[in-house]
Amino acid sequence: MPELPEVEVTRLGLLPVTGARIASVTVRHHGLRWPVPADLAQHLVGQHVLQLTRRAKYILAEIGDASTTRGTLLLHLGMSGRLCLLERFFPAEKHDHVDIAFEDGRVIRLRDPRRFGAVLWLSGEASQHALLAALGPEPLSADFTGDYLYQHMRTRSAAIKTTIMDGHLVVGVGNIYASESLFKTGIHPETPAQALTLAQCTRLVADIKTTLQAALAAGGSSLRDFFGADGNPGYFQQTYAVYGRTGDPCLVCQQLIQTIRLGQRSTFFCPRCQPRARS
DNA sequence: CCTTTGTCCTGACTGC
DNA sequence: TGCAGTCAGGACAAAG
Repeated sequence: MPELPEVEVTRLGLLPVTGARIASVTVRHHGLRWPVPADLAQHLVGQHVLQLTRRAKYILAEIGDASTTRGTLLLHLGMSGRLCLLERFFPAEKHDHVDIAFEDGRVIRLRDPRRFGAVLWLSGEASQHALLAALGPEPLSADFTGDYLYQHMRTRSAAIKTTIMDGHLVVGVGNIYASESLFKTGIHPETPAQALTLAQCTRLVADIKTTLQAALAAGGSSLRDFFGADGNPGYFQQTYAVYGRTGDPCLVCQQLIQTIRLGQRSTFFCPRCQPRARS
């Protein structure tokens, strides 16, 4: 389940292909979240990877030659996707849907059993594409502040947990880190967003940043393990304070962790550390 | 049958 | 009244 830190570490793992020239593209299964463009190879073959960036959970590869940008390859891992950087070609296995092979023999391979990932070609300015244009600020950027969150919470009656997962407000806070951040701040996940004080918003923003940054640091430091010798990324060996710990004692107060469903998503919290706001 | 993921879409509702 | 913002729920795909 790649969240923002895993996506960013995946991007770091792919960075060595920057500048490399694409020799061939193989699409074994076009049926991802959206159809993989039939003419993908025409756009990519013979071109270079100019730059690898990330916006929200999208990995963006700027494609072109020395003088011109031709467009952007957009990659999303969905819920089960992995991008491997193989040093040489290996036979594809069951859920290996897309290969991008380079002239030096390396291969970027997308494996995605549940096929909810995406491979798209964006011509023109990538940031103007419909998928990217309406996104909120990056959670780790200076634009994401307590003031910003507070201002946008004032009109919202929905639960704070579903609200901070809204990509139009702030990107990259998925189900796991939403629960983890709210635990850290000590806010009950069902608290109406508009009930948060400025002080609470300021602390929540700080806790979202430190939670994501800690995961990023853990993943970055284990990049070699995350991207194994075969170029195969594993999952972070992350331990969470509340996520997935239903019925286990809270690490702070020993109270048993509870689960509720919020917006059709499992939500974990400590009833003592995250008391329901009294009205 | 249940669950899991992030994102989009629809239709209904709210408040300025 | 009109409209943008908001919200709840469903859809998607596949597998354990």
